Amino acid sequence: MADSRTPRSSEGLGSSSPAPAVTRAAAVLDALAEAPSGRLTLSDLSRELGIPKSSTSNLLMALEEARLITREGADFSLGRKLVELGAAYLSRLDEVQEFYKFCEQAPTLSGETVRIAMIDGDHIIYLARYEGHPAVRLTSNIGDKMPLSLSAVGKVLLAQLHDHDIEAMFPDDVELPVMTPKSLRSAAELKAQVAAIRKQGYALEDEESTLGVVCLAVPVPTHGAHGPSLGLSVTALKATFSEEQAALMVKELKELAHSLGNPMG
Amino acid sequence: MADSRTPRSSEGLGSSSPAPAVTRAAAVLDALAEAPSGRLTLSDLSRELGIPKSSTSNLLMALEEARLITREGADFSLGRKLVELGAAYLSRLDEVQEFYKFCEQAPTLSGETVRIAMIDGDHIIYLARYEGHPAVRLTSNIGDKMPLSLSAVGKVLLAQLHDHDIEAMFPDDVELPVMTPKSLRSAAELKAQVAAIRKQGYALEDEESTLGVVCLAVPVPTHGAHGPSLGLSVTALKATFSEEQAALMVKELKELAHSLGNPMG
DNA sequence: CACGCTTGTTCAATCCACTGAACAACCACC
DNA sequence: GGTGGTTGTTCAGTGGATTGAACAAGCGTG
Repeated sequence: MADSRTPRSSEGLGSSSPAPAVTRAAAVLDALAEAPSGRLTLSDLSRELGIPKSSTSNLLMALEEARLITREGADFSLGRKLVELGAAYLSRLDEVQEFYKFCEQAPTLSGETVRIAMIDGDHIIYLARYEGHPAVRLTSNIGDKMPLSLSAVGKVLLAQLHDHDIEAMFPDDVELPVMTPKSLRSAAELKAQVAAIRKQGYALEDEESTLGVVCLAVPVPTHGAHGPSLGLSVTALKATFSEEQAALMVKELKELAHSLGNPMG
Repeated sequence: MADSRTPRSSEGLGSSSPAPAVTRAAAVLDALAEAPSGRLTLSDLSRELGIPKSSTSNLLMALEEARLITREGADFSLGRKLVELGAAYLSRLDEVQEFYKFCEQAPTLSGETVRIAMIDGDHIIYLARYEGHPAVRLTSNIGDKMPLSLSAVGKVLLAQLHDHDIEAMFPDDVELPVMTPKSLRSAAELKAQVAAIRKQGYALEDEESTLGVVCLAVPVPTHGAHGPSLGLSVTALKATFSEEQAALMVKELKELAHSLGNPMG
């Protein structure tokens, strides 16, 4: 590691936050979350974020006192309080509770792997997972992120946005992340799919993120302000995937989406 | 609640953090997490935390920019990034991954509801849940907290601590939280149980948090520094709970605990 | 409608958190 | 042991974040 890791900031004062210490503290949390090992030393952080060591030390002490991070010898890592806070966020989403109930009772979905996700910047983030099918256990977990272009939920949520927003996120010469030979390569492909999704009302992901696995997704209608867009998806093995089954799943997903979108039931 | 909510701080400079803005930002997150509705306005926060409105405004703007909180009109609530960060924390715990694998293959446990928890101040916090028994779905979720004295895991983790630490947390005249008629009432009762747990190597919670539900728990041996103590528990309905079954469960829990405590396998 | 009481945002003066350099402790290598 | 590179901590000066008061906008109530 001669030239070490890429310092991400170096713009530093570009934003000029009204409370720089907080912004930097958040950057520390991000850095720890993205670090492969999950552990960084004071110097690592200072270097990577371009913050003087002395200031970094102060930040870390404050973060540790708040239990947002943990110190173990010279290494810092994320703290348990983050799990609490994340859980507090999720527990407030009534949609998640109803999601579980619905899945258990749905004729087809109750035997499948169903997930609910939310758009989060240029990614989606999984909020909950129902597993009626213990045979197929997903590697993805609650809180995991996926690029929009690589998941059925991502595409279906993208299709909900206005065209100019999509254009801003995916200019024609953008390079899309690729995970399998079937992953979408160009913005044009993506936009064509978006158009199709808008017509048919659901999205299909056909081995674009994992070979052998297909995914169907529908959007949850956002009745007014409330919050950011939610999406639902079913995951299945391509081998055991039929047209009729897909139709059933989409039908039930849409029912669930409708009941999530109209809270009274 | 005529006199409204209790302003929690008012000690203010007691701690004198090296980065007050960060400490206060953390307090904001805590307040939002504990607020019953999950939403507070700028003035609410300013009042409750004893921070001037103008400063609170700055904090909130910085927190919002970091997506640690979300603004909806005048209301602020926790942000999605917290789910990411919490998930990042959990994904680093190898124990959680192994926990799932083990549960699936264990003869008895694979059909039960098993959880792994961690001590967190004067509470426990649930890190993961395996549900082999869809009939009995727990209301508790990942990230939820429970008082030490009210859960089997809590008691078993308490038993791992030194006596003087226990004494500090539970002086003789302490008032324990009560959730059912069978909840422990006095520190003396709790300490008697701790002694018993140390002898037998596992803890039993007999309808102390929920009527009709029993819980068994064992500690995960912490091989040296690593991290805070972990505990495992099985939850069952009292109605369908037998001595022989309990013995089997404790045996498998101990196997799991052992394999978690000795990472190589 | 005017009133009282909220709310959140603006702005200049002050104070304190941030910084940089100097420090001590450590490790690896020769 | 000496030496060059680390590491994290300490501390006094200073520049910018914090703040209080003043502002504007909203909302019930009589």
